[in-house]
Amino acid sequence: MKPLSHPAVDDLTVEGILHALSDPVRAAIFADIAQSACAQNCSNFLQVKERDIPKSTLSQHFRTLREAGLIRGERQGVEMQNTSRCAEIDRRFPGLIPAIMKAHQVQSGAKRGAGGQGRKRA
Amino acid sequence: MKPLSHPAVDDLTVEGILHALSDPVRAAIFADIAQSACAQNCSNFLQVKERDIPKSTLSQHFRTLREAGLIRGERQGVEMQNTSRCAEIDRRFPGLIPAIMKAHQVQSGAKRGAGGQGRKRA
DNA sequence: TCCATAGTTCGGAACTTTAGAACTATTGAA
DNA sequence: TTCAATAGTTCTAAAGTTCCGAACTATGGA
Repeated sequence: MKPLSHPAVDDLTVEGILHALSDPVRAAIFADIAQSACAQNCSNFLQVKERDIPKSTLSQHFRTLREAGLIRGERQGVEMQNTSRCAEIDRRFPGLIPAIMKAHQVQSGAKRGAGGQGRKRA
Repeated sequence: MKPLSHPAVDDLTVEGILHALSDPVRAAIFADIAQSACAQNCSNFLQVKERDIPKSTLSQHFRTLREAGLIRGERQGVEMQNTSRCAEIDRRFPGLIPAIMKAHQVQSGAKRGAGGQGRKRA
């Protein structure tokens, strides 16, 4: 099989990272991978944020995240295990990923009203 | 004349901000506006980073930055004065803009050799 | 071997971006 | 007031990107 190339940390670009995280589906996927202790496979995300994402689209999103250097994907048997590259990125662009993740949290927190855990209404 | 609408700070989205800054031309324009004490007009950017940008394209880039809430544009006579909305944004998404600007500096600093001080000359 | 599962690639439709041409708004001079 | 110049916007078509169903590839198990 093809061994799934990942860019070196010195080749990462801010544009690539921002572009990858400027899509809400990718941002949600990345947040989930970054926050979970163990690796995540793609199929765990077929319903991201109450939407059904076709798997060809998901595959493209994972590719975008990989090519931006945000995640590392490794095949384990029939599935792909994805882990975040936060620590590496943070060495090159200190504080960038945490600031973006925190902003996404502020935004989703603000949307569902302080205190309550209401459903998002588009 | 049309008074050029700007989104309220509470309506800004992280996606919009990241998308706006994921284009190198817009990132350069925004960095220049954010770093300069006085307002900047569009024509100052007809050559951004050694490239000649057609003015219709520039106008679209300014519109994207305005609609993402990153800059405020106000007509002063025949030209448009642009100022950054960093302070406002920082109240809603603390640290986001500084982290992105710093990452852009790391990237351009790394590109031109470790000694430099990040800002492109010329 | 064949089948099921997980993910990728292909290709066309839908959407976005780019940039030249035409346009609008403002200023200043005649 | 009219004309010309300057600054920026809007129009529109071509180029580029993204989305998603269908077909495909890779792995593991019966």
